[in-house]
Amino acid sequence: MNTATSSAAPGQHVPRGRIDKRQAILDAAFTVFARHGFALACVQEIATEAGVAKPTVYNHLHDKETLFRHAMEAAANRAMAENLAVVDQLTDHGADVRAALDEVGYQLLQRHCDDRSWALRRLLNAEVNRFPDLIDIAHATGANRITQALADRVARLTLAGHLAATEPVEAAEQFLALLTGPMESRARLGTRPVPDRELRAVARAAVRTFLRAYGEGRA
Amino acid sequence: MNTATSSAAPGQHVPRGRIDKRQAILDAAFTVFARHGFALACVQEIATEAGVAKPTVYNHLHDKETLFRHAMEAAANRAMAENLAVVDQLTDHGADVRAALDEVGYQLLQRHCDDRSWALRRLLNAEVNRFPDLIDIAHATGANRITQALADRVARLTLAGHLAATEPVEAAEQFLALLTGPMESRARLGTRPVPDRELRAVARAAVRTFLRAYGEGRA
DNA sequence: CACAATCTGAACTTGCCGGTTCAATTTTCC
DNA sequence: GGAAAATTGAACCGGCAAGTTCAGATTGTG
Repeated sequence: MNTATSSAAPGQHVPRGRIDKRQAILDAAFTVFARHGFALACVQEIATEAGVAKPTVYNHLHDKETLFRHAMEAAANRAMAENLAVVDQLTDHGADVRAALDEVGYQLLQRHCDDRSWALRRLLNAEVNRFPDLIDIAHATGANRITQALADRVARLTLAGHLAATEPVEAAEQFLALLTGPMESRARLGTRPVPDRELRAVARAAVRTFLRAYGEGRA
Repeated sequence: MNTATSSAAPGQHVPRGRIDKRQAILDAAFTVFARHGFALACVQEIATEAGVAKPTVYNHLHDKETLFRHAMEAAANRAMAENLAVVDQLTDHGADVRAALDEVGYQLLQRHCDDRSWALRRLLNAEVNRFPDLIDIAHATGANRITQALADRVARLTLAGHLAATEPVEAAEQFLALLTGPMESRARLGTRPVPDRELRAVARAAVRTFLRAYGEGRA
C-alpha cells in the first residue's frame, strides 16, 4: 500500500489518486451518520461527502457496519484525547484551587458541548441496540478514562491539603455530574448553541458546590 | 377467516371489536420503536405486537410520524407523572431531611433506570434530527417540570430552616445531576440492569455531598 | 512508454417497507 | 334482528438504498 506519500495533507487540492482517502472517508462517514443516523445514512452520500466514488468506500471498509464502527471509534478516541489533555492541566496549579477547577470545568464543558461530542453521544444512544459492543468501547475509552484521570488529580490535591475528598473516584464522578448534568436541559441535546457565558456560569456553580462539599475546610 | 375466539392468551380475552385498540397501538408502537428505532421499525410489526391489522393502525393514526409522536408523548407524560409523584413525597417529612432525601433520591433513580425511561431518552436522542419539536415538548413536560417541582420543595425546606439553598432551582438542578450523572456510566445506557443496592449507594452519595453543600449548617 | 493497480461513474439486482385499496367479516348499537 | 361502522387479511404500487459489476480513466513505477 502506498498510502505513505505525504499523508500530512500537503495543502488543499484533492489529488485524484489514492492518498489518505481512508481518513477522509471516516470523517465523512461520521458527519453523515451524525446527520441522518445509521439506518437512513446512505453510503452514496458518504462517498460524495468524502469526494470519492461509492465502490472506493466499499474497497476500504467492507460494509456499512464496519464503516460505522471505525468512524465511531475514531471520533471517540479523538474526544477522549481532548478531554484528557484538559484534565492534565490540573497538575500545575497548586495555589488557587478554585480558579484551577473553574478553568478546567469550563474547558471540559466546552468539549462536552462540541457538535461532534453531541453527535457522538446521540449516535451511541441511537444505535446501542444494533451495536451493543460499541458502548463498552466508548465508555471504557471515554467516561471511565476521564473519571479515573480526574480522580488522580483529586487524590493529589487531597494529599497536598487542598481538598478533603475521602473517595477520589466518587468525587471525580460527582464533579463531572455537576458539570454535565445541568447542560442536558440547556443544550437541547446539542441542537442549541450554548453561549460561553452560560458555560462559565455552570462551571462556577459546579465548582462552588463541589468545594462546599469537598473544600479544604471540610473533614 | 375469523382469527377465532381466544386464539391465544386465555387470561384476558381480546374483545375483537373496537375497544381501546388505540392505547394498545400506542403501547406497541413505543415498544417496537424502542426496539428498532424510528427508521427500521416497520408498521407491520407494530400492528402485530398490538394484535391488530396494519390498516387499523393507519385508521387510528394517519401515518408513521404521528404514530411516533403520539407514542412518545404518551410515554413522556407517564414518566413525568411518576417522577412528580415521587417529588411530592418530599412534602410531609420535616424532621429528618437526610432520610427523606435518601428515599426520594432512591425512588427517582428507580424511575430513571426503568426500561421505558431509558428507551424514551434513547429515542429522543436518536430522532432529535427528524423530530426537533419533540425535544422541546419532552423537556418542557419532563426535566424542567421536575426541576421546578423539586425547587419548590427545596425552597420550602430552606424557609423551614432545614436547608441553606440560596438558589432553589440551581440546587434542584444539581441534586438531580448528582443523582443521574453517575448512572450514565453504570447503566450502560440502559443495557445493564443496575441492582437496587447500587441505586441506594448512588443516592446516598448524592445526598451526602448535597447536604454538605446545602446543609443546615451552611451559610 | 508500458504495465499494474486503483479509482471512477453508472447501471443493475435485490430486498424492504410505507401507504393504499378492496372485498369479506365482525362488532356495536338501535 | 338488522344496519352502520370498524376490522381484517392480502395483495399491490412506489420509492429507496445496500452491495455488485463493468468498462474506462487515472495514477505510480520501471
